[in-house]
Amino acid sequence: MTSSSTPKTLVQTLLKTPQSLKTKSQAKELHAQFLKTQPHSPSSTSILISIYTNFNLLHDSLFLFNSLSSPPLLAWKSVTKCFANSGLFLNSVTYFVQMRGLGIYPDHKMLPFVLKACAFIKNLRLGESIHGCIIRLGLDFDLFTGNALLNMYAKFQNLEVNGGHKVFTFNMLDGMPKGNELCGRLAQKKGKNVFQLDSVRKVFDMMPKRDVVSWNTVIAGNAQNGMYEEALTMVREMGNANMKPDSFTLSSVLPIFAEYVDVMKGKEIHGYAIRHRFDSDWYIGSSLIDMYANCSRIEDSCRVFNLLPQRDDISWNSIIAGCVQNGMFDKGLNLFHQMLIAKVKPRDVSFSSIMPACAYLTTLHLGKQLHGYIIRGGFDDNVFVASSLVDMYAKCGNIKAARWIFDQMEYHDMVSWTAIIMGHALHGHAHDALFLFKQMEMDGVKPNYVSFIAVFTACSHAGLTDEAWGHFNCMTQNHGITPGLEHYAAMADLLGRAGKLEEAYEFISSMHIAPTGSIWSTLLSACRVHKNLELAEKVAKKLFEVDPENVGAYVLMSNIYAAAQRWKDAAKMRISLKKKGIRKEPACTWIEVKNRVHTFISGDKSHPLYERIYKALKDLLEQMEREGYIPDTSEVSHDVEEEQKKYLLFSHSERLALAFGIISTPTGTTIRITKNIRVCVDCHTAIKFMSKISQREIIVRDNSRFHHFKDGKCSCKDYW
DNA sequence: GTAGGGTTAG
Repeated sequence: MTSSSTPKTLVQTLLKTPQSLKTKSQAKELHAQFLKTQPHSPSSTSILISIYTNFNLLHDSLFLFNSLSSPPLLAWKSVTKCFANSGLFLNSVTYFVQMRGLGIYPDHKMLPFVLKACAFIKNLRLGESIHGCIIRLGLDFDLFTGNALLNMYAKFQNLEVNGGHKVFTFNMLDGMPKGNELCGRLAQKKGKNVFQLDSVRKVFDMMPKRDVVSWNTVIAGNAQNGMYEEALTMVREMGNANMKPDSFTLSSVLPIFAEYVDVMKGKEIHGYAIRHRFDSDWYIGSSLIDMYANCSRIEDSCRVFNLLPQRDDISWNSIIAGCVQNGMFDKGLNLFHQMLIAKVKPRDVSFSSIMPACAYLTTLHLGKQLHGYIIRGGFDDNVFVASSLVDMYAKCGNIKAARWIFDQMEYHDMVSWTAIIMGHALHGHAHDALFLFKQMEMDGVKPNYVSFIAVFTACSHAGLTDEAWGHFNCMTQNHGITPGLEHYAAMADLLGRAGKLEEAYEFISSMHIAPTGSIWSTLLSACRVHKNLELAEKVAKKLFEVDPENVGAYVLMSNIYAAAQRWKDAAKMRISLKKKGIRKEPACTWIEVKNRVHTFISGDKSHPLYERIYKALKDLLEQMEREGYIPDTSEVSHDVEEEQKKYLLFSHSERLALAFGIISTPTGTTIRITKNIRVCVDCHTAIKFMSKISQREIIVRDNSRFHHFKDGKCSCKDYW
């Protein structure tokens, strides 16, 4: 304020042109001068309030507001807006309701943010009564107010459809709200979403003028509600109305093609975005990454990510989630690390996206590190994060930690229930799993497709065929879930393990969808365990019909023939495998020691400590034999001398990993190892002996479950 | 006044 005029006239000038104030300190200086020079009229005080609220200075504006005995509209409008801009939506609508209670009418500039606040606090009834007020005041023809109404009804529509019971009501006619009443009772009318949809449409149709925001709002509302065709139709109509899709439109459309897994259409949108220079837009960038990732085109996601001129936390999270969902766990972890280096702070979403990588790779040390981060950041009460932690601990062999986290959770959704049920199932705790399933139903949480896979897995590892049938029928009849491949596979596995091979064969043959190679191979491996060569040949025939390239099947058949001493047939299988030029992924086992992963394959001599490992194994073998261990060479699929067979067993990858674990960790430490295929019968016996001799708890994760070995016994009770 | 990413299985 360096003008030559007197402070008093200067203050008066500034109050008339508040937009000339550029900084917060200028606003405060004006306030100081005002106090010295002006009489405190409500209208000039209101102007000062509005100046403060333009800078979002909530406390200063409230201080002035409270000094007024009967604040005029401008004062109400300013603080209401300031509350909304500060995210305090409940305060915002409370002030609005108070103002209305005093008989003061809002203007067209006030209504949009009150409606927005109303959408945020999910108060449908209040929104409707404000709509009534808008109509009475004749403000429904205002473009901005109309757009805000569209947005509000679209948001309510989402709530009704997705949650079913999340919309809060408050009836203004009931009088003034007390305390939290504005966010109070639940509306549970069925079919309300249709009504909301009508409301969006009605407002839209009634609008005398619509701009691109109006179109985008309705399109986004439809898209977020799963009404994809309606959204796409509106995009076309928008063109007919001479309205050009902008970056907002595209970011509603891209997730639709991601959901449809329609990469061609997605690419068309990408092209449009490039031509209109939207491709460097952050929102479009992450939608594109997500779309390509959903269409299994993760390389294209990476390309988009790399070309982004700038990246925000969401672009990082999108690419990380994309990698993890496409099985690129190392790349996902690497990107997570790069994100930290780029000083982008991870958020709840970052953790729930990256955690499955730790779960899959069994990297408990990483999972624990992330868990520490989660606790320090206060993300542990997020249901997504907590569920991913439950899953990670269970998959890394620590079911106790998984259960502890689950029990600590304030509320459980279907996914968290399913994660803990699956956790117990994989650890062979069938009864815990089934009990939890019952509890989940009693809690009123409806099981979905995946929950039933978890239930069948639980039954499978405990041989509970009757329970499984019960749940299978309940799933189809009471829950209306059509059995999918995973359910059939789990049931076939269950029947096969239980030795009900013929029943399994009938079951697979009567499936209402065509059985895949992997379902037949489930039964084939059961035939191997139960040594049923005749059925195995029948199953193999079916299998090769649908999946002639199935590597596992050739190996399985070869092993089945070998076990029956039919070496020629076994060799034939190996030869066909070679002819086809397909190679089986080698069996391997890995173990984490001192935050490093060590991988072993059968007969592996590449480890720097291999001499000590072999010596330890030899010592162990001697003690095992003294305790009564007899090697079971019946499953060695090579036609070699008995001594050679014993050596092959002796150097199986899980034993090497185990011996390495024993020599490189302190006495008494629990050893956790992970195997990419099922642990063999002889190794299972051997590990039981090893757990007793070394006095260690040994937890083995193979490709289908966990085995907890302790004192010479295994948690699977030899049923797996 | 309009917009984006996540957890269970495979």
